Amino acid sequence: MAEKTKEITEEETAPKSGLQALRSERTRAALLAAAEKIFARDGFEASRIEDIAAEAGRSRGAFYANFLNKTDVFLELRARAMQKRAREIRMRLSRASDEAARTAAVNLHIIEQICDTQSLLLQIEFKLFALRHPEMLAELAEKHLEASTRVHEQELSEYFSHLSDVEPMRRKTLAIEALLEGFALNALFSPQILDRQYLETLMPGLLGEVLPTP
Amino acid sequence: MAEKTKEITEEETAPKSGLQALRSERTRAALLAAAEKIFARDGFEASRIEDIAAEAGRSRGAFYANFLNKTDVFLELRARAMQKRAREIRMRLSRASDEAARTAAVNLHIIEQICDTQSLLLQIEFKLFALRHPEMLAELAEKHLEASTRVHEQELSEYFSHLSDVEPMRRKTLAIEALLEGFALNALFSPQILDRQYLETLMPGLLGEVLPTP
Amino acid sequence: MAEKTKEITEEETAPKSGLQALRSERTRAALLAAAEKIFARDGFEASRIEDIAAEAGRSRGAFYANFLNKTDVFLELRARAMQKRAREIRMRLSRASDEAARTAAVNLHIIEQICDTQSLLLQIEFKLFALRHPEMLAELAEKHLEASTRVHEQELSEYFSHLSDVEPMRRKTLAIEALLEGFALNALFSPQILDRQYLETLMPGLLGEVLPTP
Amino acid sequence: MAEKTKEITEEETAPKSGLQALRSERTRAALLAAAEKIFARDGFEASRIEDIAAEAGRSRGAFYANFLNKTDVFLELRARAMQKRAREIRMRLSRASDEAARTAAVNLHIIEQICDTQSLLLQIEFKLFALRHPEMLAELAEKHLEASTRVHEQELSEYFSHLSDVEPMRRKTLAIEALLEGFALNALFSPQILDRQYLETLMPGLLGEVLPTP
DNA sequence: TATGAATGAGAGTTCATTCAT
DNA sequence: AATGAATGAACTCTCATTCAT
Repeated sequence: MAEKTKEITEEETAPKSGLQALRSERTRAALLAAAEKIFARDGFEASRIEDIAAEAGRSRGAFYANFLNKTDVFLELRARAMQKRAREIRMRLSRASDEAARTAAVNLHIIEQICDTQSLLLQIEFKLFALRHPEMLAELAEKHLEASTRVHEQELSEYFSHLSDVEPMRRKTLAIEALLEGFALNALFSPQILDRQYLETLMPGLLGEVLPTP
Repeated sequence: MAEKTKEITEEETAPKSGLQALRSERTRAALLAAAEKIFARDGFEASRIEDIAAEAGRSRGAFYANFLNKTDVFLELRARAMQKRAREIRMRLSRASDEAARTAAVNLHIIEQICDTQSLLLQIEFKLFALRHPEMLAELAEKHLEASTRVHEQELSEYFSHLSDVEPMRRKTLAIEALLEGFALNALFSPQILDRQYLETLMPGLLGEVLPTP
Repeated sequence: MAEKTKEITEEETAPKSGLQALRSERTRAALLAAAEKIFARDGFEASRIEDIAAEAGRSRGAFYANFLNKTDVFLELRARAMQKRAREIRMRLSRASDEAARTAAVNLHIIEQICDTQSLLLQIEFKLFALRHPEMLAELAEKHLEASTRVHEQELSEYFSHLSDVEPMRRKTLAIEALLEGFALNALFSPQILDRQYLETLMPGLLGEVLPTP
Repeated sequence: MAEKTKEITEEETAPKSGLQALRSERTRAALLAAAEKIFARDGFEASRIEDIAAEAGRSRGAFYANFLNKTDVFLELRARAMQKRAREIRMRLSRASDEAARTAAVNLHIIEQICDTQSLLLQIEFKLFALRHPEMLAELAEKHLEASTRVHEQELSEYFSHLSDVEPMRRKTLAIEALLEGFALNALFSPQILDRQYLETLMPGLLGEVLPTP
């Protein structure tokens, strides 16, 4: 999927004004933003291409000029969400001066994620989608994990001497995702019971069980 | 969906021949079993009434004679699953002689749940469904929690002296569901990474964080 | 295609009233008749399922309950047309007493075909369709020829002693189809030029070139 | 389709740089060649403007700058094919010294046509198209016949003394087209049955029935 | 109660055509 | 003249649900 990326405008053809490319980029961005909104509101399955296009102020045709299908945008959005997450933690770690600051940065990163419930909900739907499409499962899981742990593998390890192996890293990452997803889902499902305060009380201990505290 | 509440025409119930009632009950049971199987295989959204009816060896008409719609069976199945769970733990507790045995029973109960990934997946879908239907959310959440904690409220408290309040009980129940759902989803998503052994290592500590260990 | 034929109502199930089966048969017949009309009017490619359904006074859903897709009805109609043709010639031959009468019957058969221009037009479209779908071509051609020559192979040969081999028979059949199709197309294309009278003058000689005149 | 007649803006033709005109002409030629190829491969209906443009190495826009629509190119291509055919036979006749040579030239001309099955297929599609657009039928038929017989009318008659009237000429032309189209279609449909050898055996006699053999 | 034919809204998708550049 | 992004109508097909039996 998503092989149909914009062909980079070769210089040997007409000047092409650059304005078209801009217009194109805007449309794509508008569609992605709209898709994110609609997916968050209606869920992946129930979302309609028409609604996404309308939300972006474009036509269904514009959608299909930019994406292969609903799955394609969904996966692209997921990938972008992961990239954004990676960028954030990377920036935070680079600003932290000592190991204590770095640990705090990681904790903050996790805490903030649990607040972004919409995104976690979509992540749950993404994983359900993968489970319901066994032929894609392995590839999607690998891509997801790769994106999800890249930051850890490449950068965490240089900050935290006791975090070195990749496999344990992936395990920890997935375990934390499990925690975040499970609590996000249930916090939305029953906000009065699983309230913010209780979560704040509970999470540190749970995270401590997963993350090594040297 | 399913805004119409089931209007059970009670006055017509009396004169039925007993044999008809049996036949009817069998159809209903067959459809429920079939629905459970199809839901587990395809997920709620992707499941087709036709497939459920066929799996039960009945027709679409039989389905609609017994249920209001797809949502209706789904919710009924969820309710039954909860009842079954309650029955199990109740039986186990009644057999346990001392507090240690009872604690062991509870732990076993939780452990067995995490193995029933299909059911947990459906529980996730159920909660997502509730979130996507805000007008039903409160009612569904209340029903679910009520069913989920009934056993705890009514019975656990008489076995475990330190478990008394209802609110904390509901919190703990939901927190454990969050753990189970999160790990079930991710264990299915990436079985090589989140393998059984790692789960077995991790879960006791996580559960310990949620459950009070007096 | 067309594997989805009506399942024969088994006796072990409910009485099923026979009325449903009748209704079903009527719908199917209505759709076939409608399809024939629409195909003749608009051509295969330009025909819309919706128009066929509307012409039959049914819904699109009814169409898809009875046929796999547009191609499916088209091929079924072609097959029926061939069967009808076979029935006609068979009846005529059985009524003819001597070889002269039989030859006259065959000639009449051919002459009448050229008048059924709508059917010949559809036959042209059918062959174009086959040519544009190479993966089906061999099968479609074989089926068509088989149907087209069955009558000849099985029955003509017993009436006409000099018509014996199958291969020459198929050749003659196709050659006559070529003549009929070519002239039907052009007679419709330019009726003033290729008028009925000219055709009647020309055809006997052309047919004589193809058919052996012992 | 194509109801709008091409409004060739003649007043703008003057000042163009000559180089532009050449470039323009090249584009048009490239598009025509591409269209011919794509039409032959996919058929008129199934051919996509995008494929034609891509085959020509141009854009959809270039296509619409040069042609009104798909029908427009199709008709233009047909017209060109007819012109080419006329040119060929004209040249051949001019080279033939006596009536025998001329007859041979005509026969060769016909024989060569039957080999150009792709072109004949398109001619069939053209005629079907005309039949499906009754409002254009008369005009298209007249144009086609005019082009198809021009050579005959204007030139054959001066070579063959016994060919004089126009009406019979048009009849013969159409009759031969009927033969060629019918056999081309069926030879492609079932090449094993209607093989080259059989055609070569059959055609002379058939042509003899249509053409006067003085 | 149960059947299954029929409905019909609506999904995803394609593509001839338009239009700002 | 040429580009190609965008339009939007039209298509095929699916499926939850209804309804005559």
